[in-house]
Amino acid sequence: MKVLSKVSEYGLRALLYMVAKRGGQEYVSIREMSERLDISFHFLTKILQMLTQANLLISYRGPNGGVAFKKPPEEIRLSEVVLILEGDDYFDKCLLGLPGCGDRQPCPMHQFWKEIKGSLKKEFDHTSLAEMGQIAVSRHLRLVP
Amino acid sequence: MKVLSKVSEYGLRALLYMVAKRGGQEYVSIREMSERLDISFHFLTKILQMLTQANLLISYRGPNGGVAFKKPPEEIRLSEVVLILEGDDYFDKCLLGLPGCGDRQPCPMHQFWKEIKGSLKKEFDHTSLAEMGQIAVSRHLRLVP
DNA sequence: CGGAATTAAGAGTATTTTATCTTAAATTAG
DNA sequence: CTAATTTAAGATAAAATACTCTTAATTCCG
Ligand code: SF4
Ligand code: SF4
Repeated sequence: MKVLSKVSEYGLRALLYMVAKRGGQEYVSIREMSERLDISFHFLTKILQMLTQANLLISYRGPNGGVAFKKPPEEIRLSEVVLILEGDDYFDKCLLGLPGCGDRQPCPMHQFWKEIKGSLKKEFDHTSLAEMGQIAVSRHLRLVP
Repeated sequence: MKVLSKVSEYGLRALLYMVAKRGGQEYVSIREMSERLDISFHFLTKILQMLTQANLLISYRGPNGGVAFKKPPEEIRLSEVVLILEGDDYFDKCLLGLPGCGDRQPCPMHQFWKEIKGSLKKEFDHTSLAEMGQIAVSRHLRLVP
């Protein structure tokens, strides 16, 4: 049950790294993150570019450049990140992959599926990057030595 | 938010077709299903072979052959099908795709994620193919003319 | 028996996702 | 200004997933 693509996984891990590193208000080098998190530099660059173009981050080139949060990570919701990286229809998919999921004459899964999607969305809407960034990082991303 | 691969989607749609067609106790031709459901014949064949090898279906070759349920669809749980087609670790994945999801020192998503996975599993364990097969088919799979 | 219908199995192809390489543009430090 | 550093962007490559083709095996029916 995988709900996020590599793009989102890597993007989130990088964002969490930034949170863990002095709140991400300073520019953090993409190179550094790619090395510490063991993610392909160019791939990560592209992912963070998406977030930059979506106005979630700002970037700066040249020595000591990198990316930084445009607003504090306390105010960035997980859902915001996921919608950017996975597409706007992320929370609006049919369980069986059929087009045109309607509420009229739904199959028995429909209501339940809608609820599952709803609670995921609710939780994603609820959770800020700041919140996420506490333990995850030190625990799983081999950060903070 | 896509939780099932095409393999599962197609597999389930075929199983639901079988349920809708006289309970799936008779052999149903794979060719017929592939045409009615607009799924590649050979691809569907392979998917149903997986289910046959997993002892969920039995198959019969030759004229009037096809596949049939080995036990009544009332007794087949959605989770059973999904575990066969997606792999046994289906309900045991980390949200961020990190290996070794443990309960000790989890990130703030862990508990929530565990609950989401839990309710999906519970619902999948709960739902039989027979239950699913009512409206879905006529409504979405352009069956029942 | 012999031919037609049908699933089984494996090889081969195409598409999508994931990852890398190359070059360009911006910025800074000296 | 120049050289080093760093992100931006696009082309290319590798891997995974999705799909197709070919051949074989089984069964039915005349
Ligand atoms: S009713 Fe069921 S099959 Fe139809 S679109 Fe909704 S979830 Fe999918
Ligand atoms: S604690 Fe969070 S990041 Fe770590 S394995 Fe569990 S869900 Fe994944």
